[in-house]
Amino acid sequence: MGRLDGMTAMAPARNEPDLSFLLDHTSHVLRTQMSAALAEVGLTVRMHCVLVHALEEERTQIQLAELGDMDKTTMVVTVDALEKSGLAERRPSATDRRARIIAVTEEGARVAARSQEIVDRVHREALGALPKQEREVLLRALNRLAEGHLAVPSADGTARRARQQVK
Amino acid sequence: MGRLDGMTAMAPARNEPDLSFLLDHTSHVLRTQMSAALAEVGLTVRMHCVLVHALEEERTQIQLAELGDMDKTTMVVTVDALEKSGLAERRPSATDRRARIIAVTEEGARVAARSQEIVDRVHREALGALPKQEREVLLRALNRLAEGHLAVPSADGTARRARQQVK
DNA sequence: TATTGTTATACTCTATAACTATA
DNA sequence: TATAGTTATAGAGTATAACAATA
Repeated sequence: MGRLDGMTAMAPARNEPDLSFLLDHTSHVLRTQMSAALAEVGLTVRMHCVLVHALEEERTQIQLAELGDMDKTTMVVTVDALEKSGLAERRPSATDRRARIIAVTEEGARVAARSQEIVDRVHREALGALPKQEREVLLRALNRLAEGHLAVPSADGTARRARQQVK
Repeated sequence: MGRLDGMTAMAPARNEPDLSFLLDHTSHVLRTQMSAALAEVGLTVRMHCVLVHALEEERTQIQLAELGDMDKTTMVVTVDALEKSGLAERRPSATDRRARIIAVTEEGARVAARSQEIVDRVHREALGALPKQEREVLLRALNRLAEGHLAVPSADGTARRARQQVK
């Protein structure tokens, strides 16, 4: 699952708070824990995300892709995996014959209930390592950042070069 | 610079604190801001990381790779870039003729001073969006997590399959 | 025999392009 | 003309393997 790559110690040996390292490290490690925990029920993070959103209401692949911040081509692969596992099915939309509704199977609903418990448990275990008051302030502060100064990604430095024509 | 991919709303619509989303989102956005800011002085995050560590004392590529949590092959590419920009040079180690010391040039030291200011500024701007007390608790809590429950990555679910023989 | 640094390359991931079928 | 979903594939990133020089 890769490395942190350079974010380790952006502010080394100077006793400056290294927010980059802290956020990258904790999110990276939490993600490995989440992936490992969800693997126990045969899900990836993406599959869990799609299952849960598809259970809420009738949604098309594009709608699910937007909710999970995935590309529509990534969604194809994810739905393929869910279908192969028998957890969801593609059904034609009643109102738009181009679109497919992702219908969660009974088995899919059972797995989703378990996977949601797993997600909550992993989060609880992480937060449980903190004093209650510290935990609440942490969540409030992260929410404030996520909604404010760290709401939207900066213009993409890694912008792709103009793509070569395929044919 | 990619997406968050499924981490968006691990705990949707349930008013559960979604630590995965918060950490992934904030670290992702901060990273885009950092990359964009460092691009102003022609550096990547990795180049900055290597420069700063190489300035502290005489270090070989392998030592710098470990400090920055990079693969040694990634370090080759990073040092190539630093050399091409005239910011660092490979020098033979006096004690081990296999190893190369990464020596920062004068220009490299100037750039590193500026890039460190940029890193600190980006961090200050992010943290500045928070009330002072909240900021301090956030850093304390993240440190506690990074040193405790979220210290080391979980066994890698994405383990590579056995590699095919090359020749 | 082990390690440093290098090159070459295989693997994974993601996104772009192009296509089909609808709208 | 535009959009939903699909397929194919380009491109970037990263890690593995093999190698030369040296320990």
